[in-house]
Amino acid sequence: MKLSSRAHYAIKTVLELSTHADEPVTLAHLAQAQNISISYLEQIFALLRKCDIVKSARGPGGGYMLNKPLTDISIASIVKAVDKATVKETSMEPEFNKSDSHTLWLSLLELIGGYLDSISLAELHSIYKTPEATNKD
Amino acid sequence: MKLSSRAHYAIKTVLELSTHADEPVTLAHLAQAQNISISYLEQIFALLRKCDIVKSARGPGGGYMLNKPLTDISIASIVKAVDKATVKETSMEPEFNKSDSHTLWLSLLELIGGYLDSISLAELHSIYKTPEATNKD
DNA sequence: GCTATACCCGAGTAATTCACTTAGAATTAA
DNA sequence: TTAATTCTAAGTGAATTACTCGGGTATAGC
Repeated sequence: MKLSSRAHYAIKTVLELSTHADEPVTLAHLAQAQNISISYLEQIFALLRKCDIVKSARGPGGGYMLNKPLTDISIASIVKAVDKATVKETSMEPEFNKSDSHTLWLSLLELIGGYLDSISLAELHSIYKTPEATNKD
Repeated sequence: MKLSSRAHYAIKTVLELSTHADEPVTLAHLAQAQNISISYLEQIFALLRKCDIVKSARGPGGGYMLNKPLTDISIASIVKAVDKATVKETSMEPEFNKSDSHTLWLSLLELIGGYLDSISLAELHSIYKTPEATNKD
């Protein structure tokens, strides 16, 4: 129950993209900002593009842009996009012979997935901008 | 963003324990019910015991029992208990020096962790018993 | 006390996943 | 054509996962 490094960078770079309106931002720029390699970011953005979260423009002057408003991008969609890379859809449920345990598992995953789906990046962004509001209760 | 096999078995066996009132249930019994090895379950229960989720009785006639009512056991507490085994507390945030990204991450983890903390096993159990109620929206 | 029944514990291992890197091909503005 | 950029596939070392193995320790009943 933890978030991958890929998901981390994905969320942060998409957030960064959102501050650049409609002009393409290069991977070189994003990579420098996050202090990671371009090649690694390339992998991540390939996945984000496949899921229509970002769009790209090739050649000089090109780069990446958001493909939809921040409010339409859920955390779940980003996490799923980048996790899809290595994890199979059905996860690795260990020898499940069905019925009740299957139902149990679906319920739990739906609860969590549904919750993450309800948080848009825009919301996360606002929380992140006002850390005072970050208390529980 | 996925649940480990350990967490899976932990949740299922604790749920099973709850159906046995206050009499100790042996690992042999639980292992057979879940169709996994005793040794593996031993590992899991050692962790659950450390976190006071279950308690044990040694010797013949012994076994494991819940250490508190189901309603007092959150999903998060179980997942944390068994994940603690290999994962460090602070996770593996990759070279984080900035203040803002740290805040961002804390916010997100608190959101998710807080949500999981709010779901008790008893609730999960009832959902699992009535799959009709398991729709989103 | 012996013995069987249970929990307890630490080490080991094969397979998988993670976090990256390397190498190069395809596209396009100038 | 050249340089800037996205794209793609494959490789790698370290860590993690999902287990097993081989013992030890407490305790009930004889």
